[in-house]
Amino acid sequence: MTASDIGDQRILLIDGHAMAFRAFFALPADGFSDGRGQATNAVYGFTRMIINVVASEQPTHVAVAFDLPGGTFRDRIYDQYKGGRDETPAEFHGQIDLIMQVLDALGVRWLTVEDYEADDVIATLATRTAAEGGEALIVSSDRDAIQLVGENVTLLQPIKGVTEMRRMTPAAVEEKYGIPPERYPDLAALVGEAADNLPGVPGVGPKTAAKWIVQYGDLPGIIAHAGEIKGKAGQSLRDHLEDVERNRLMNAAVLDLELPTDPEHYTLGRGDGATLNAVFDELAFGPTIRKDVPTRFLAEGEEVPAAPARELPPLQQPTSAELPVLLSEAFAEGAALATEGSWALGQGDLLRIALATQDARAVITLAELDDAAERALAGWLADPAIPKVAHDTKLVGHQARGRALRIAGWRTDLAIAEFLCRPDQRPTDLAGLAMRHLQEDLQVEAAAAQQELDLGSDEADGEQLGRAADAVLRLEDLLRDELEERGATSLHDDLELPLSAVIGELEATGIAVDDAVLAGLDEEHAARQSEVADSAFSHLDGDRINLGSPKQLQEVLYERLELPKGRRTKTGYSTNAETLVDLFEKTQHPFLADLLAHRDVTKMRQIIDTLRRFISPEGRIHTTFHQNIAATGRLSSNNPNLQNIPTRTEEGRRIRSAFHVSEGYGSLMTADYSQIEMRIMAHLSEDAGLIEAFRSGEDLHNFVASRVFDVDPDEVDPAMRSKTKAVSYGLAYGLSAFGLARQLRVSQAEATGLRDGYFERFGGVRDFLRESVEKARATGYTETILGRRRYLPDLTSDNRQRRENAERVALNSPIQGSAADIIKLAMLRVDELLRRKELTSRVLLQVHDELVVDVAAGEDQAVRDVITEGMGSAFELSVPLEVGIGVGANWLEAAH
DNA sequence: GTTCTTACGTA
DNA sequence: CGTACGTAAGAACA
Repeated sequence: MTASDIGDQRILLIDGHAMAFRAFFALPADGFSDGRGQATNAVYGFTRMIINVVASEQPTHVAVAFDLPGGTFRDRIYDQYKGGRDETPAEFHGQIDLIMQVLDALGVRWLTVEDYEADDVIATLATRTAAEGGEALIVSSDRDAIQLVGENVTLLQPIKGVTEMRRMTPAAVEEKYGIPPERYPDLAALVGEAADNLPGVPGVGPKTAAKWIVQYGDLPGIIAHAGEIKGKAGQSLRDHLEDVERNRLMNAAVLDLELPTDPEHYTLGRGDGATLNAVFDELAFGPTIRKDVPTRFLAEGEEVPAAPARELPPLQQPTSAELPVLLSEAFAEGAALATEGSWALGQGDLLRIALATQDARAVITLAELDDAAERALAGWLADPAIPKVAHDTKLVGHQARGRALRIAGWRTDLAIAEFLCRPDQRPTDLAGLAMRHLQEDLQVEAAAAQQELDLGSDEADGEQLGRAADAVLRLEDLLRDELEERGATSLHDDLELPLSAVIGELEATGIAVDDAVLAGLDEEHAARQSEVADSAFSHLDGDRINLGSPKQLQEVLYERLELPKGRRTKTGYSTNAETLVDLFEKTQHPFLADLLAHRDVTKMRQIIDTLRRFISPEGRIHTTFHQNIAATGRLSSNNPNLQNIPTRTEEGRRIRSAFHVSEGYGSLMTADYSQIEMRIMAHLSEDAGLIEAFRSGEDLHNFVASRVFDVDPDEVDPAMRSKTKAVSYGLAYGLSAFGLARQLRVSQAEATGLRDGYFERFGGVRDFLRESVEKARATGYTETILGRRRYLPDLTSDNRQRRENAERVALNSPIQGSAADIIKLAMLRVDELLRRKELTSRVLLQVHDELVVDVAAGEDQAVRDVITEGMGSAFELSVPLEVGIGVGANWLEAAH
C-alpha cells in the first residue's frame, strides 16, 4: 500500500443499528416477511440503503459498525444514559443478525467493539482516514456524528426513511447551527439530547447555545464566564453546570479504538454472487433488489446474482391499427387495468391505460390513437360483458369521464376488497397494497413495490404501468380468496362495487352552490367577529391576544383572570366550549361570553371559507366520498366534507341555504331515515318493548320514557324525554354511567338509576348488548345485518383501557354499520328505480341517514315514490323503516 | 416543512 | 370515562 493509494481512499462508514432501526420504522413490518414469519423490513430497508449509497457515492472501502447489547463505558459514567427508551419491538429482533449475513455476502466488513458504541468505531475510522489524506463518508442519524464533519469527512443524515439523505459538510453544519462542526458537542451539551436521556440547560435551545459559543469561543470559555451571563438563561446555566459538563463528557467521540488498521481490510469488492443469491432467497427478496446490487461489491469475475423472475408477458404498445385486433383477441375475456391520469373538480383525464392478463400486456397511450382505435377502446371499456379489475375503479371511472369514456363490467375493486378484509387498516395506494400482499414468487416483489409501482415516475416506456396492471391482476387472485374466506364476496360484488359506480356519478355531478349567498353570510359574520373580538379584548385591558390559541387562552383564563381551573387536557387545562360554559355559569365573567361568541362566528367563517374555495367555475361543489375509510362501513366525505354542514344552530343552518337546486331542475329534496339506529337496535335485540314502541307509531323517546319512569305517555315531561333519549343513544355507544352523568349534568347515582330503570323495562336490549360483545370476543369480530365484519383483537387484551375501548366499539359497530348497510342498499335501489322509470332526477349527496336529491320539474311525486320505496324497503327489519321527506329550493328549505 | 394537539362541525 | 368521521389553526418538532 503506497501513500497515493491511501490518498485515493474513500471510505463509507455506516451506523448499523441506527440505520436498521430507521428502516424498521420506515417500512411496514407486516409487508415484509421471509414467508416463515420472520419480519424482514429492517433488513430490506438497510440493504436498499447500502446499495443506493454505494451506487451513488462510489466508495472504495466500506465498514458498518454495530452496537453490542449490554452497556458501554458511558453507562458507568452516567447510569441514566439512554434511559427511558421504549423497548425494542418484537419484530425487530433477529433482523440485525440477518443484516450481518447480508453484509458478509456483500463482502462488507462489519465491526463491534466491546464497551464502545458504533459511533466510536466510526469516529476512529473517519479521523484516521482523514488524517491519512483519504476521504470518509458517514451515514448516521446520530447527532453525535456532526462533530466529525470536516474537510475530508462528510456526514449523510437520513431525512425521511433510509433513502433520502442530507449532505452535511462543514459549511452545511455552520449554516444550520451557526457554529463549526467541532463545536457541535459544546452546543449539544448545553441543549441536551433527549434520545440519550441527557437533559440540557432548561430554557436554552440551539439558538442561545450557538450565540454563547460564538461569544465565548467554546464550552470552557462559556463556563469560565458563566457568572457574567445575564437573564433567565444565564441563571439556568449556572444551575445546571454539572449536567452540561457531564453531557460534554458523554458526547465526546472516542478516536483511538484499536481496530484493524490496514485499509485493505475494508476494501470493497469481495462479495460472492452465489452466496448473495442464497441469502436473498432465504429472505424472500425479489429480483429487483438483486438487479440493483452494484458490481463494485463483487469480486472480480463474480456475476451479479441472477433474478429468478417470473416471465412477464411481453409489453405491447399497439398502434392504432393494431389496437382493435388486440382488444378483440388478447383482451376479449377482460383484463386488469392500471391507468395514468387525473381527476380534479370534475375535470378528469385519462392519459395512458395498461391492460394485463396472464398471457398478454399492453400499454395504450390515448393521445396517439386515431378515431377508429379510440372507438374500439371505448367499446371495449363500455362492454359490461368484458370483466375488468382495477385498484380504484371509481377513480379510473373519473379519469375516463374526462375523455367522454365510460366503463362497465367492473369485476373487482382492489381497494374495496382490501377494505372489506381489513376495515381498520389505513388505505394504501397500489404500491402499498402490493407491499402488503405480494411475496417472492411475484414479479413485483413486496419490498420494491414502493419504487417499482410509483406511477408518478416519468419513465416513458410504459413498463411501470404495465407492471402495475400485472400487479392488479395478481392481487385480485389473492384478494378474491380472502373475500371468500371472510364471507365478504357478496358485500363486494353486490353492494360496494355497484355502489362505487353510483357514488362516482354523485361526485361527478356535484351540487350547485351559490357563492353570493356564502359571501353575504361571510360579510355579516366578519362584522360580528370584529365586534365580539373588540369586546373580548376590552375585558383584557385591550390586550389583543390570539383568541384562537389554546395556549394563550390558558394563560389568560387561568393565570391572569385567575378563573377556577376545570378539565385537563394532555398538555394543560381545557379551553373547550363545554369548559367555558361551565366557567361562565360559575363566574359570569363577560370575557367568556365574548370568547364563546367569537369561537362560534370564527367557526362559521372558516366553514364558509372552506366551502367557497371548492366551488367550481360552473358553480358546483364536487366532494369525494370514500368507501374505505370508516371502519363501520359508513361513507366519509372530503374536499370538502359535505357531511358536516351545520344544522344545529339557526346561524349555522343558513349555510345550507347556499346549496340549491340545479339549473333546469325543479327543487331539492331531502329524505332521511327516522331513528334508524334505534330501529336496528330493536331489530337486533328483538326486545318486545322496543319493537312495540316502533310499531305503535308513537314518538319513540316519549314511549320509552313512559315505560322507564312508569307514567302515562301524556305525562312524560321534556326532562324525562331528553334523559331517556340520552340513555337510548348512549347505550349504542357503550356509554358509562360516568359519561351519562356528565352529559346530562346529573349525579352519577341518578345516571346509574336511569340506566338500570331502562334495562329493567327493556331487558332484551341489555341481553343483546351483553351477548353481542361476548360473541365478538369469541369469534374475534362483530357483524352487521349484511355480514360486514369488523375485527377487534383488543377484546381479549390484558390492557383494560384497550379492552374496554374495544368493547364499546363492539357495541356500536353492528348498529352504526347496519345503518350504513341499509342506506347503501337504498342508494342502489333508488338509483335503479330512477333509471327504470327514466327519471332525470338524481341523487346528489349522502349524509349517513339522509339523501339529497335534485328533483326535475314535474317529477316530484315520482321521486317521492322512488325514495319511499327505495329507502323504505331497502331492508326488512322487524320494525318499519320510516322516511321523512322535505322539498324546497335549497337545502335549508328542504328540511322538514 | 412536517407532525401533533386542540377544538368543533356532522350522523 | 360515548361511536364514526374531516378540517383548520396553533404549537411543537426537525
